[in-house]
Amino acid sequence: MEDENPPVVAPTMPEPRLVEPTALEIVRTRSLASLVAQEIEAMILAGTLAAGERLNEQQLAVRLGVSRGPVREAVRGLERSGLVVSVRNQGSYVRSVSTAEALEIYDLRAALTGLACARLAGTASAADRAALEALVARMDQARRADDAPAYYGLNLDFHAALLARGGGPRTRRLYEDLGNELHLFRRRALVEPENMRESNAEHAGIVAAIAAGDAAAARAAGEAHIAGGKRRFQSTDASATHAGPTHAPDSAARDPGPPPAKAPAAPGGRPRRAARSATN
Amino acid sequence: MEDENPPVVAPTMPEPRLVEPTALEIVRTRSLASLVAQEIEAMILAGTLAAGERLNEQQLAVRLGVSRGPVREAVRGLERSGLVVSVRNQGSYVRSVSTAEALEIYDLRAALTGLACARLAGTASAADRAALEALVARMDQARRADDAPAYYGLNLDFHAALLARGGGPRTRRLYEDLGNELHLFRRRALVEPENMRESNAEHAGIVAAIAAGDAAAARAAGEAHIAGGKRRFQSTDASATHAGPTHAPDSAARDPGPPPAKAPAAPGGRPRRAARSATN
DNA sequence: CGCGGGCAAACTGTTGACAGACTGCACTTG
DNA sequence: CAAGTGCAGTCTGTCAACAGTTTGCCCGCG
Repeated sequence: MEDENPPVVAPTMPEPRLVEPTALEIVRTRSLASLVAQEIEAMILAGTLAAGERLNEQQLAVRLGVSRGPVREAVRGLERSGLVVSVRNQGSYVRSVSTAEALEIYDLRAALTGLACARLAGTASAADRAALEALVARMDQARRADDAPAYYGLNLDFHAALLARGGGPRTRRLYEDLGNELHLFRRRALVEPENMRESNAEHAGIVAAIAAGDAAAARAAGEAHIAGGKRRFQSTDASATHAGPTHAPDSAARDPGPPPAKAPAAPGGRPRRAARSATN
Repeated sequence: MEDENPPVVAPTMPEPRLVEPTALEIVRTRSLASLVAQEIEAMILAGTLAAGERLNEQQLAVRLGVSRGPVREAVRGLERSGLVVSVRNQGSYVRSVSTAEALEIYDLRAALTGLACARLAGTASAADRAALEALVARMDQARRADDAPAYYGLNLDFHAALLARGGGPRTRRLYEDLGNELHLFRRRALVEPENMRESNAEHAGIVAAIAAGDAAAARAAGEAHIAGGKRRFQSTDASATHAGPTHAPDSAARDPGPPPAKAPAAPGGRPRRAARSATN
């Protein structure tokens, strides 16, 4: 989704973006299917396509102004990526992540973050440290101003910077994918005022350990930070077992049925062939 | 790929596979595109499609007896999965993993294995311990018999069992994907006689730590084991920087060109439209 | 009144075909 | 003789159409 955001770690340099992605250049470079995939992914992450909702190829095609071919390819890619699940002759559904899986993803992210922090503790340059410290400072500023959205964005930047500088490209992509899956679970921003202070204190601890060159401490701090997020998430998540279709090729026993169960997919009881007229 | 294998941890029970996947049943359940994807993935992993090789949609289509549509969908999925890279109007190439990336994947696998071991140390049942110990015993047996292939397979089973029992389904799938990517690097089996003893000793250490319920020790042992594999891999890998196309949407600067560089793709100087007549 | 069978609609799966783009080669030209 | 240019071939990207299957509804029957 977030392909063209500033270098992810731009706390100091605005990076004027010399190579502006011309529309024509985009068309020449990216395939239509990849564009469609990007668009659908954005829709899913934005909530336009709710979790568990059915993806109608034809509707998506006309909505995006393309044929069904690219849409199918895009959906297939998203399926492999874990954002949607498909069943033959029935359709594709936006994957609904269960609570158990969300917690598992937290563990995965913790491990990845710890890995990046440990590596960063050994290889961090002065610029790296400065960038991270600047982000922490800006987050602290946002916290004082009680600007939750700003803090949220900076938090994302901080973690992205951690992974970008401490991990390789593969690690970074993996982290982003996991983050997307987690976003899928619930839209609600889980950043609350009283959490910001605790969260940023942990951030500072991570940076301090990295600056000290203590790989073990940095790793522990990074993991503890994500674990804290997991704990906060758990505490705010009253709804218990929310078992939806996890991932098609994985579920050993497919008791509840591949689609969002036999029960009606949409909470509103909307019939299958919903006659959505306009854009939404 | 390996959808219908026995429970991954079948060291004792041959598992007669009661639910035999009837061909008709397969056709009814899995989409043609997923079958094609499975087949192409198998080809890539088996080496039939060499790393860096170009994927001709038409040839693949006729070779698999389907049209180009499913092939395209499959390739798109594999692209998202990281096994192939595609450039518009030029084609898809089997991804060639650079040495740096292979090492990074080792780190990732180490983190994942450590995570699974740590969790397993706290939650392992008697059956889990027995299964793991049985696998270690069988590996020791294979080592004594100097049966490298058997050891190799059992080693895979051991690690799969570790992940299956210690991690959730997401973790398991991730580990498998990373393993596939690693397989992509080079075909050569990196299991050598003198390594088997060391390797299995580490296995035994992991199981012992798990049995003792020491999460930290189990995690350290698991990570050290993968790190040892990484080290062994590094020592046997004389070829230095082997920079191929890493991952299309990731590479920040695309200097060397998206395809396997401007230089001839095939080392043998094979012309682009290779006229491979038969099955290969 | 509940239930099973049958029917129709919609959607997905797949295929074939057409247009555009890139590659490589041969030819012309300075 | 080298470099640039034009051309043909092949392949990918995209689209439109056909067939098979599932789903939901309606009607007849017990």
